[in-house]
Amino acid sequence: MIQDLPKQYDPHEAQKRWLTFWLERGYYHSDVDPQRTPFVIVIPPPNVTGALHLGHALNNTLQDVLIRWRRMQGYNACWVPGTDHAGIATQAVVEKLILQSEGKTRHDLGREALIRRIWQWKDQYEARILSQLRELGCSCDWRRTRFTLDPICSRAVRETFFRLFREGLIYRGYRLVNWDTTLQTAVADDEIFHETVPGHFWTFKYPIVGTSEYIRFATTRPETMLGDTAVAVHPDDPRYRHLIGKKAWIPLVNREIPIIADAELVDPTLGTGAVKVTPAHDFRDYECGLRHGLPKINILNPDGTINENGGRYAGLDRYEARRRVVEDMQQLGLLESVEDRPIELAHSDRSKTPIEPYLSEQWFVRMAGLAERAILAVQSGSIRFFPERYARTYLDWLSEKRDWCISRQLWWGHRIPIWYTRADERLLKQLFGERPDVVWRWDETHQQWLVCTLSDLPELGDPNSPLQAEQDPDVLDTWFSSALWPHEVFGWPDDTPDLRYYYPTHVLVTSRDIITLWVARMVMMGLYNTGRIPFHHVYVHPKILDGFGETMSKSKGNGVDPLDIITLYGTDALRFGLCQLATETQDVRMPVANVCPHCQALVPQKQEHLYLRTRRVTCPQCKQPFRPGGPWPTEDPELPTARQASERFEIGRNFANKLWNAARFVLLHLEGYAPATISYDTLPIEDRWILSRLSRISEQVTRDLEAYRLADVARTLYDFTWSEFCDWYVEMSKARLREAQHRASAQCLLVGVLDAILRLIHPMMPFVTESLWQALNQCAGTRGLPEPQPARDSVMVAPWPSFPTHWQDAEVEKQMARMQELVRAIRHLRSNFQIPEKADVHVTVRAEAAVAEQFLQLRPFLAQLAHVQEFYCGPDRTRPPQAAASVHADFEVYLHLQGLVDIANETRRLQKQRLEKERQLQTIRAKLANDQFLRKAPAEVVAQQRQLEADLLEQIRVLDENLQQLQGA
RNA sequence: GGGCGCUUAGCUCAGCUGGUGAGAGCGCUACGUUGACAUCGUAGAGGUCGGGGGUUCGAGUCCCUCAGCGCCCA
Repeated sequence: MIQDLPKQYDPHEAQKRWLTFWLERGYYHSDVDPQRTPFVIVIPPPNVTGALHLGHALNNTLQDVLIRWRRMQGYNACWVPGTDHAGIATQAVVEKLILQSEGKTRHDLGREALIRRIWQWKDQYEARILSQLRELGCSCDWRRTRFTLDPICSRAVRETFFRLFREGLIYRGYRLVNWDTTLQTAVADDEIFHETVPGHFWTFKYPIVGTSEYIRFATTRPETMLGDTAVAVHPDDPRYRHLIGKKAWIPLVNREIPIIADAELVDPTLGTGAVKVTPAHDFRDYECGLRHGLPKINILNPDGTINENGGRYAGLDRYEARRRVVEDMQQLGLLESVEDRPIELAHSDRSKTPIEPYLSEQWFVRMAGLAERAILAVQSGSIRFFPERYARTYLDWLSEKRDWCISRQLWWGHRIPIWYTRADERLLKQLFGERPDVVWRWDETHQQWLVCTLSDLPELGDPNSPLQAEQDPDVLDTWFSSALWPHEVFGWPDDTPDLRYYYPTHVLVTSRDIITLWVARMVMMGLYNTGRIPFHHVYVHPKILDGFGETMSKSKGNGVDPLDIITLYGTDALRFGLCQLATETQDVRMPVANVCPHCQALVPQKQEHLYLRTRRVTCPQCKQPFRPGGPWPTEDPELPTARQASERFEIGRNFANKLWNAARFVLLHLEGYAPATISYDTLPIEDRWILSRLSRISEQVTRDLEAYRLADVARTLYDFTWSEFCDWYVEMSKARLREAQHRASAQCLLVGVLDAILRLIHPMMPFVTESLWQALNQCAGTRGLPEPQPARDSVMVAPWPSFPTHWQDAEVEKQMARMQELVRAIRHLRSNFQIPEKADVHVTVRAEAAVAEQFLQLRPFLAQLAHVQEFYCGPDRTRPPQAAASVHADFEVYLHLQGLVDIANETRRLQKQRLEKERQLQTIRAKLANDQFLRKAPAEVVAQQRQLEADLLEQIRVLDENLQQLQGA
């Protein structure tokens, strides 16, 4: 029976229907099956901080394309989904929410209560994220869904920490960190941003001990003078050379500090040429302090007030202390000048307040050995990056081997499994002596034992125990647990069947900003824990920027919600559009538009709309006002807020619709369809052409998928479907479908090629292809090329197409190209003489016998494609009396004009053509006149040019002939 | 400061190992709606491939340099 498809593809109906269908059939699920080869991806777990944005949509679409493709290839495809607890980000979001809505801090709530609230948040957003992934069509194995704080993950984290600690790879030490005084935690480098704020630049001087001299220096943070432990000058600076080794005196804290020579820290051409050194509160000074063995004096409390090291300034807020220090120095006559100056200040991304470099005690992982193995894995080629150049980012970072700070002063996360006790070691031995799951180490600095265990032991938590142990309050860096992701999701540390079968995974798909943070750490920890790499390939895809080249972010208001795109254009359109963006370049611009809530018009977003700077925009189409999209805290009672979108997704929507209608055409012409094996040798040229193209592009697409060139895949499939299958093959089939003797084979070919197209496009556009697959199943359940087969229940599990390579026939493609050239020439002439589309025309073509023979076979198609009624073609044909001409390499075409010809117009046209041929001839002759070219260029290139010259000469001769005849007319 | 990358049509981007005329989508112009599709068709306009220099018989493609932009690391 014939399917009655609507004229337009309705993405939303398809999405609802097939999501359920696929899930019910269990196609997403994978079980261990030694008979089959697995293909495995673990998702880069999205943060539970918030909902997914367009960048996630890109990342996950690409993964799904790969997974669906490999599944169709017959691999046992397994994509493990999950989410990440994102310690600091999530805690910060929830803390902020609680502060705003209830006016309470985390200290008011307490650890237990805060964590409970964060779990609630996590539940909500995890559900949201997973449902977004489902909406995107991601064929994840949902039964394997993990969360990085799950018991299974916690156990892996605990085991890893325990092993590292036992082997001495984890230690505790001091380090300068980015301190957020508001949240009272260290924040990572990537969690800070720099902003220029108005500040001051003070010049002070310190007296030199035992002389009447002073040394002048400048600073933007005078309060740090309280922690100065040296003044540095350049060793070659004649102004100060005599002072090196002498002492300067800090009156504020009555301390003498050395004057040192440091060529790295000091640039003698800047300022006074002398620099105060505060190792505990400045990153560059810290390095300098290490070089010179300077003491590090911490002057801050965690909340940003001055501590006891600040003497009489103790207890003051750092800004108040700054004011007082300046005042006091001025009183002492040691302030020389103040100027206003804009200052680049680091801010915490979490609290938006200025961060302070702060010396604090942290836990570290020793990188040397771990990094070395991870470097080798890439250098040896066991792990490959796509594109290759990103390997360098990875290697450069790892080769620094900087120890990894893993502690975070937070409550949300994996608690550091270390207990402190001052009990006698005999007690530890007595309690745990024989146990393999407990280790302890002496902490010289604090004169205590550090006890690490594999599980929480009652002795450690019991306040009445003689151990009097106390657990470290901090939690682990989120990346510490993410680093275990590829093996922990399969049950490590147990040697599970899953782990043995699915690990190592095949490819990790991510964006470049995460290569050092995460990819490198996964490799290190994967190797450390399992002895094996976590994945073979790392596919690095671009980042999506807005139309102004800025990173999309919620706070800016230029982030597009994938669900908005899905609502507006459909999921397939979103996915196809995203695949198109996945080129090898670094960034992709995506101009954002506001969708007018009144008339749905797309109104381009402007820079002044960002950061909530514009409250009201008038739609240029319907003239009604609305509020542009952005992170507005509340609804506006008067103005509706626009959703955001980008017209770049129209192409995917249109493509889905084109495919839909091509299929609709095929389905409407299946009356009497009977599957049959094609016999290639007897097929007409148009069939051999489409099969040649199909074989070629299938191969191409497969190769590009293997090389992670997804934008190329999208383009190849788009062009083939639209410009070859629809524009030519389907059009040509119309004539054949009307003729009884050709109809059956035309049907088989149409169905067969469509079937292949659906399978090839399915990984990118799963919904529309499934809809059409099912429709095809109803009226052509047995189909395929070259041998019809019963179709599978779903395109998702249909085999990936691959066709005989002998179908690829350059000669056939060339003939077809010539035929297309003829059709275009006729259309061009028609359009030029403004002949109505449906008016029939007569055409004469002169071409050599073989070409003429081919053209004559195609006569029925000329009627279809160019409304040609009478077609005269042969080697001896001549220009008809009244005609428009077009001259080509292999043929001349004449459109009969029966008295309609405008001699002046036609002369102009032909002269223009002649001029163009003449121009081409000139460039070719210039080459052929150059004997360097004749001597050095390859023979076939020279021959090609000679042939071209001859062709052009002939074409010009024909044009001249035509022009002469026009003169005579 | 070190590294990676980008600059091609009004916009967003392709152009792999250098070989005739430079490509796509959107936008623009003209024409066209009973038989797959106006989310469409046909035809067309539009580019000194960021500037300069070099290598080569030949450069959008390779090298150097300058300018602008983005990102990563310090």
